[in-house]
Amino acid sequence: MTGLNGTRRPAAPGSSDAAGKRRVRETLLQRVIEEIVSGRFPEGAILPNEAELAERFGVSRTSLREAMQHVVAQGMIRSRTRAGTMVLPRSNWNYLDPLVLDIVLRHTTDPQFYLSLIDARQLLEPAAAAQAAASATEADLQAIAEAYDEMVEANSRDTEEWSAADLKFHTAIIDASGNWVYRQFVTAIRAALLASFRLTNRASQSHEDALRMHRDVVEAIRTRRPDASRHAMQRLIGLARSEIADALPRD
Amino acid sequence: MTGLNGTRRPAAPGSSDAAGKRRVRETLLQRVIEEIVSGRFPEGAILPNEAELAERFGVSRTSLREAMQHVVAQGMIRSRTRAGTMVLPRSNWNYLDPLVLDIVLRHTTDPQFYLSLIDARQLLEPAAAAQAAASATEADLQAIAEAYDEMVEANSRDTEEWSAADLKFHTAIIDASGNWVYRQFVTAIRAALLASFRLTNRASQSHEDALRMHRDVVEAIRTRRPDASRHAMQRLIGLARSEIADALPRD
DNA sequence: GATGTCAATTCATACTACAAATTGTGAACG
DNA sequence: CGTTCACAATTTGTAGTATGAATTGACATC
Repeated sequence: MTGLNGTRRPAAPGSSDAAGKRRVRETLLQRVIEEIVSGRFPEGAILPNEAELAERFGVSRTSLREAMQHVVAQGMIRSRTRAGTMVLPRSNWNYLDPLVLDIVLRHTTDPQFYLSLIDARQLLEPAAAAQAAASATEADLQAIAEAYDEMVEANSRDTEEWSAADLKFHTAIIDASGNWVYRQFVTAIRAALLASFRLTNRASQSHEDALRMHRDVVEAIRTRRPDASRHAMQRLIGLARSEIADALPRD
Repeated sequence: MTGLNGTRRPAAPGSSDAAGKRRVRETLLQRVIEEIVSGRFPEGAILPNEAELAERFGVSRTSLREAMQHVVAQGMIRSRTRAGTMVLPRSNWNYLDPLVLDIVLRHTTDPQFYLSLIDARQLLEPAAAAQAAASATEADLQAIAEAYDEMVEANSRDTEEWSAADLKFHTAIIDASGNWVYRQFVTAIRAALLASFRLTNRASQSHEDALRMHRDVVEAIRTRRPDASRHAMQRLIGLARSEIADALPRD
C-alpha cells in the first residue's frame, strides 16, 4: 500500500475508453458520489433517469446500476419505480465509509466539520487507550510498540511514512480496546489524520513533541495504567486539535 | 413507521416465488448476509461462483450481483476475477449498517458483544448530552421534549410505542449535539434498544424509574447545564447497562 | 369539484454474450 | 529434479436488450 491512498488508478480521469477500461465501477462510483457531495444534485433532488445517466457517464446501464447499489448502501440515494432516484438528506448518509468521507472532506469548507471530528477523537481515543491498558493482550501491546517504533524511524525521513505509522498506532490502540464499536471509527480517524496533513505544514520540530506524547501513551498502556493512558492520549489528541484549530478560519 | 421495524414486507419469509416477486434484492440481500454472518461462509472462505449462487437463490445473476454490491459496500466481501468472492475478516465489516447489525445481533451469543455496545453508549451519549446542553437550538429542545412526552404517554400503554419514543429521545439528543460523528452511532443505539427489549422482560415498574431519569436529562439540557446533563445521561445509561448485564450469562 | 380509469414513464429483474484477468497446469529447458 | 515460461480454463466484469411491475399524472366521467 502506498500509505493513506485509497485508490490508485493510473491517471485517466474521464476518458471512457483507453487503458481505463478496467475498474469501471470504481471510478464510476467515485464520480457519482462526487456529483452528489459537490451539490450538483442536492438533498431531495431527483437524479436523471438511469438511461440518461448511463449515457452521460459512458457506461452500460448494468454497470451504472451496480455502482448505484453501492450508493444506496451508503444511504445517500433511494430509488422508486416511476418516481426516480432521489438524493436522501445528509443525516442519512454513512459518513464513515472511507470513500464517502474522503470525498466529503475534499469538498467541505465548514470548519465545524473538522472540529466535530476532533471532538469525537478526543472522546473516543482516550477511552480506548484506558480500555487497552486494562485488557490488551501481549500481541496487542506488541502491535502498538511496533507502530511506535515505525514512527520513530519515519521521524527522520518524511511525511508519507510518518502518517502511515501514525494511523497504525492509533488503530492498534483501538483494536486493543477490544470494543467493536470503537473500531468502526477507524476510518474517521484515518480521515482526520489525512485532513491534518493537508491543512497543516507540520514542522519537523513538532514531530519531536508528538513523538514524546506517543511514547507516554505506549508506556502507560504497557504498564497497565488506564488513567495514565487516558490522560496521555488526551494530551496527544489535544495537540492534534490545536494544530487543526490553528489551520482553520477563526470561529 | 411502525416503530423499530426496518423492513415491512407482508409475511413471506423465504418463499422465492408467489407474491414476493417484488423486492427480490432486499430479501436476497438479507439471505446473503445471513449466510455469511451465520458462519456458513466464514472469514476467508470463497463463495460459490455467481452462476451457482444465482441458481441456488433462484434469481438472475444480475440481481445477485446488485445485491452483492451492497455486501461489498459493507466491507464484508471482495471479488476478484478468477479468484472468486472472498469473505473478508470481521474487522473490516461495517457493523453500523442497520441490516448488518440486526442480523449479527440475532446470531451472536457473545455477551461481550452487547457489553461493548453499552460501553460505547455510556461513552458517547453523556458527551452528546453535554454538548446538546451547550449548543442545542430551540427546535432541538422541542424535539427532545416531544420525545419525552411521547414516552410519558406510552408508559401506560405498551412496549412498541415506548421503545419507539425511547429511540426518538436518544436520537434527538444526539442530533442536538450537532456532531455528525455522533450521529453515525444512532443505528447502534437502535440495535441496543432492540436487544434490550429482546433480552429483558422489563417490568412496568422500572418504566417509572427510567422515566424519572429521562426527565432529569431533559431538564438539565433545557436549563443549559452541560455537566448535569452528562451525569443525568450517565445514570440513565447505567440503568440500561445493569438491565442488560443481569440478562446476560455471568462473566 | 370529486373520483375513478387508463396510459406513460421509470425502476426492477432477467437473459445472453463477450471481454478481461488471474490462476493453475503442463511443457520445455537448464 | 527444479525452474520458468506460455497457454488454457475459470471466474468476475461489462454490455445490450427485453420484459415486468409500480406509480404517477392526466383525462374523462359522474
